[in-house]
Amino acid sequence: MQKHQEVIRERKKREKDQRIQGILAAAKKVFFSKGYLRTTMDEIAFEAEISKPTIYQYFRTKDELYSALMLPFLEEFGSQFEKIEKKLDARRYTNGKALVKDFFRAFLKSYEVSPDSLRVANSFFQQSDLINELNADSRLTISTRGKYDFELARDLLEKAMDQGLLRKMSSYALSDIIWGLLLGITQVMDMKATRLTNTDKYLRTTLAEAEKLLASAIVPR
Amino acid sequence: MQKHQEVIRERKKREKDQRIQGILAAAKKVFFSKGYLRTTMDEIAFEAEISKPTIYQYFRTKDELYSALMLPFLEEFGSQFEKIEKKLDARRYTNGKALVKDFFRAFLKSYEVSPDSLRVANSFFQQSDLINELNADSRLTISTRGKYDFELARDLLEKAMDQGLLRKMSSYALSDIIWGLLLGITQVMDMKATRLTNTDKYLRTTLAEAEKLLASAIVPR
DNA sequence: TCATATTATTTACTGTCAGTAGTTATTTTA
DNA sequence: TAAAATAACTACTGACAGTAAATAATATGA
Repeated sequence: MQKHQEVIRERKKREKDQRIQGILAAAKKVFFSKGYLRTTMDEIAFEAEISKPTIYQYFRTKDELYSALMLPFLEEFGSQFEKIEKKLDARRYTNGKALVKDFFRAFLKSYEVSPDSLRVANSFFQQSDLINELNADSRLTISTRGKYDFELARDLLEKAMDQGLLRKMSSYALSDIIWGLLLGITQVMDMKATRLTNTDKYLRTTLAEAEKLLASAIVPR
Repeated sequence: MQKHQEVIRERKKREKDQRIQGILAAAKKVFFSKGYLRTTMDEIAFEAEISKPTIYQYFRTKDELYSALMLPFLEEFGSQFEKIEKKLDARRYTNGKALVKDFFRAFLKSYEVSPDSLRVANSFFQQSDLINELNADSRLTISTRGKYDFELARDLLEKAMDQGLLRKMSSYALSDIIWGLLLGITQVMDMKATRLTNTDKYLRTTLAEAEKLLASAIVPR
């Protein structure tokens, strides 16, 4: 029976996905509470209620597991950008300020969807070792996805310049500046987080200020 | 004989310093060529031509040794800022653009003094794994120094606003934005570093562009 | 429905490395 | 020149990432 096998294969896939999700959830919990270095694979296994080698069936290394956690953020980010691009293609922006606003909003929204993913991403970039220690595959996944977001953003900016919404300049440089600004600010906030009580609100107002500054610099008068 | 002992004590201190410098030099070489995770204390010891326990006589942990490497960067940064502050106090800035330029130059110069130190600093500024694993003493040293630089920068901006060199706005927000921008951009560059050949030059031009943008946004017309 | 094949999971291990205990060598003191 | 103090070393321990080999669970097919 052809169909029966297929059904079983699908159920197996579902179960496999569930296992993976379970591992990811456990990993997230432990990594996020203890940090990368202090987290042991044994503890993640304990939290996921499975044995350690089972984790290794699904993730080749500790780093690969760690890096898998930041994919949701990158994906959310990409889909936000795709929306902006559509709006841009439909010529629905009448001025650059609105575009800049959407850009920042996209970032903030992705941050809201999974704030810890961003933090994971941050510590990832900061511990520049980690990315280098990844095996080729997962580095490719991460960097492919990251690259896609990166290029989408740059593409967006270029289009906006063509439409006269933004001042003409190197889209590469501008894109790097904006990314740097966004990532950097969240990091500075994180670093203050121990001292500060209402980080989230402060992040928001600082980002709003940054948005204003950026708009005043890149929107033609 | 009082004086004789003193001379000997001084020579001992010198020798101790030399040993420490030797360890630091070896550590720098290995850490920066292999990254934190891939570096072993045995290898540092080998490079420093001593045994491993000797390192532990001077540095309590691997992290403490690692963190000691970033102090020069923080200090260089601070001293650059102090120069700017003196210039500001002497009313030697005629416009905000020159101040912004000096600000960026200070950053770039510190980066040049020890580019890898900045990367180290990045991971420490934030409450990363590493800083939590430090013993209390060295954590205090690092974070005190970092905080000092931070506050000096904010102070600088405030003074500049008072002198009408910069537009009036929250010096806290602006300081966070600028730090975020600088740290973020270097990180974005790091991320690209694997793909890019001439990172250093690209960092420079991107920072120059960021400087222009920032100046046009915060210098009153 | 039972033997066989396949896949998932586990127990029990290995190798590496940060950090240390206890010993030996070197220098200072008196 | 013997005793005290300091500095460095050899040889270890414990923790942990990752794995080999065994076992359990599930699917297949007569």
